[in-house]
Amino acid sequence: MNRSSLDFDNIVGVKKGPWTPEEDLILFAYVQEHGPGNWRSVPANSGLMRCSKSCRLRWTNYLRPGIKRGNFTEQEDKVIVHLQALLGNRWAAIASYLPERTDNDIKNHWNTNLKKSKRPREAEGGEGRGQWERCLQTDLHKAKKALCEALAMEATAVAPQDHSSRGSSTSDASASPSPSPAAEKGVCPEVEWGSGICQLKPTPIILFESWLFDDSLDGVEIEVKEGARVRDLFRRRREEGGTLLYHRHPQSALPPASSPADAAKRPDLRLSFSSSRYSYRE
DNA sequence: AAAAATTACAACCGCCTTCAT
DNA sequence: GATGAAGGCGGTTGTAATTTT
Repeated sequence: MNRSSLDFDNIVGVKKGPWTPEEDLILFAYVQEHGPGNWRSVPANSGLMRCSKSCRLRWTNYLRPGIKRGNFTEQEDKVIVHLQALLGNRWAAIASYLPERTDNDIKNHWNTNLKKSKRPREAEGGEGRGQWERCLQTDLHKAKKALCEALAMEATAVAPQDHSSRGSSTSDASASPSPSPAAEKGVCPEVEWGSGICQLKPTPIILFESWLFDDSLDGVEIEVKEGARVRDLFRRRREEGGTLLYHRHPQSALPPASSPADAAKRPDLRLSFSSSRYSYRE
């Protein structure tokens, strides 16, 4: 057992309860200088009378840059409800889909708002959920793919568009072998493919999430139009320590527009990937 | 206006996993 | 392989703020 940490937590003089602004300043300054991690050394070196766990929690749930506070959007709610049905109470995994929200926030939001609105079938923990959990335990990649498809289907249901039927389900996804890259391209119908470059239309973020799972995108370039949220997502993913890497190409790298109409359609951003994988807690 | 109920959020606790030795 | 340290995670609790009665 972690005897020493327990002892430290019980040392007289280790402060508990709400953090003061002064403590926040000390912790923030310390992490800015030394970076997050090695929390054991934080109380000793910063002068904070807090245990290491408390410091880490305060940083990850409150002080860390990029945390979005306030009301959850309807779309965030949908993502959470869907992922909770798929993954169960794996809040850290769910939080990886909402980089601006902490797992603690999501957990609190679920327990206070979303849990009660859960459909009875889901609340009972249906067979699908059990399949998912088995899937996650046995083959994470299959689970990712099935989850990706589920998210794409959810987004399609939210904003129906004229796409061909995908005809797959979460239940059979785990049983099917990995599809070819061409088949994978169908995962996100909002991406248009052609000669090594795909174009991303203005897309609900949930669809883009499904696209992120497409490992076949290594080395592929995408072009983003009106994708401020998409850009933010990528930036955040990178800042959060993920391994999703992209390179932004200058607009000058694009061939000249052939017409004003063509110019109007030019992407705001061109991205290429050295790896489409990002860290996913396993 | 006051009390009760509800909500939102921060923080703690204990268990589990990972990693170094 | 066993052990301990450290970090991470989910469950739970405490409390302030807000809403309802």
